[in-house]
Amino acid sequence: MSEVRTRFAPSPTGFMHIGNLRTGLYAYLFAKKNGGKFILRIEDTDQERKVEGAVEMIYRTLDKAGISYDEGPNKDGGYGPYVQTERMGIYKRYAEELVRLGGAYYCFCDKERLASLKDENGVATYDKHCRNLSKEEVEAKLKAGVPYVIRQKVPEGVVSEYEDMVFGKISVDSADIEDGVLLKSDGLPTYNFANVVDDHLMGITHVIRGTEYLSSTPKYNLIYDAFGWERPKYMHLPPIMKDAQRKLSKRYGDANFEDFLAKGYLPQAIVNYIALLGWCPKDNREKMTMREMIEAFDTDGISKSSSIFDEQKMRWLNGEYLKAMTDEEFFEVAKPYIDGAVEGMDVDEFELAKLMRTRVDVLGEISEKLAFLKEFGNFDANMYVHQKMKVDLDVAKRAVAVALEALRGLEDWSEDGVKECVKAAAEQNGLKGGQVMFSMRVALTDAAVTPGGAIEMALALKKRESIRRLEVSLAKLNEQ
RNA sequence: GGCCCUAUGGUCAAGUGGUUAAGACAUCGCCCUUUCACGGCGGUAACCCGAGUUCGAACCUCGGUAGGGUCACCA
Repeated sequence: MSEVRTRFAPSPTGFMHIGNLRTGLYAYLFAKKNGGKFILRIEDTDQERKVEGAVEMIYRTLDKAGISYDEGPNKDGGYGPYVQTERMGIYKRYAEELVRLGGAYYCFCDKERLASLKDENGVATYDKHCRNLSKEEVEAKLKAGVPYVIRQKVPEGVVSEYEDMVFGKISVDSADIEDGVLLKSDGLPTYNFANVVDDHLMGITHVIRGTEYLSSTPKYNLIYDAFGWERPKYMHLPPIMKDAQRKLSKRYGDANFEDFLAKGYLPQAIVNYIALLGWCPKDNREKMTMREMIEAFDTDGISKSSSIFDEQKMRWLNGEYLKAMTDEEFFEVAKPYIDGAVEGMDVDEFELAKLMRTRVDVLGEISEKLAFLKEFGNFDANMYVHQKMKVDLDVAKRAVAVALEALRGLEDWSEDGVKECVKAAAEQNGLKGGQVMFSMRVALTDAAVTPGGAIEMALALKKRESIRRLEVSLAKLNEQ
């Protein structure tokens, strides 16, 4: 058994949406699971659709996603070049070779003739007009410089079949397979021919790609056969959908990796989520590291039907990653977002990070969750009235006064320090701890809902600002 | 239209002839609690339809239906 070699062959025509990324991920997981090599090949033959910077984006995405390739454009493994435009010379040679082997033929039909072949559905099927041209006729036309293409000579009366690793047996009658163009009149290969040649030359053992190739694979297998090459194994992957009818689309920038990063998703959470879209490990685990995914990856856990991308579930998973972090780890990734939210304020950012960790699913939510910090000043007496907390205006006045009084002289502005201080003061004044805590929290923030309670708010705001706010709120309360 | 493929709750999914048809997200309720979250407990909710095979079918077969893919000198 030779070494497993898989490849990911994206074209640099825009964003990388998670469907593309997932295809690459599975090819990577499969290769690593089997101790093989994962190869990156850039398919940039479509110069028309080429997008500036897209190649760099592919490298960046793979890197952030934690998918590292063993061979690729800047990592030669002896099978290069790995950029298709740098391989242009070879395809014509192979096409001509295939003509010699009887698996292809020259075709001189012009566009007009081809267009006339359309049926009532507007679908044109080539009528094999040039398939049986004599050697002399071909020579003559070639010599006369008549433009030509090279077409695949699909054998007649056979059934081409193969065993797909996820879909099982796929078979197509050769009568349903057209003699497709392999080499265009400009001498360049069609995408699929280039693919076959490249995959063979690069020693790809397992071709992993989307289902759009499921039914045309028998046709390409016929090319391998005609060359006398060994056919690779195939793993076709069902599409990821935007909704029940539509696939995720690159053109509309759907669900693209970098957008999610910008929203504050962790790359490993995105990768983890997309691995689960269409694949389920034997033990049904959901949160997994790359290493665990490699370990658990197996072909029969891959589903045959398409799945709809659900950002809500990805958010949840991302939240799980966030919650699993230590406060220090979280602070590191959250810092930029917190900085933006508290600009110009003297607050304890680490304390705020601690509060945010269990309260956001994606980092981008931080600024809205922290917006209340700057909104102090919207005093509303109604916020102090809370039946369940047994707090009304009178209780609130006393509670805030008691808290303020006690906190003024407090040296130890720590969680324990503030807590003990407030609790003791409450007790001494015949108030329940909850009554003081609740009133104090509102007095500190002027907000009905805050991420965290009185103690957390006091720590985040630090002593000076806390005292100031309590004074302001108490004064307003006493005006009521 | 021809050919290929698919079909379990709203979503992701387990399930491979005998199950009270898992689990997760979402949703709803309760508990915990200094508001909010976190956490804990519980609820609602599914085998596309019709025939067959079988003692027995979500699972096997056939036929419908619905959806997707593909039929380019695009990639």
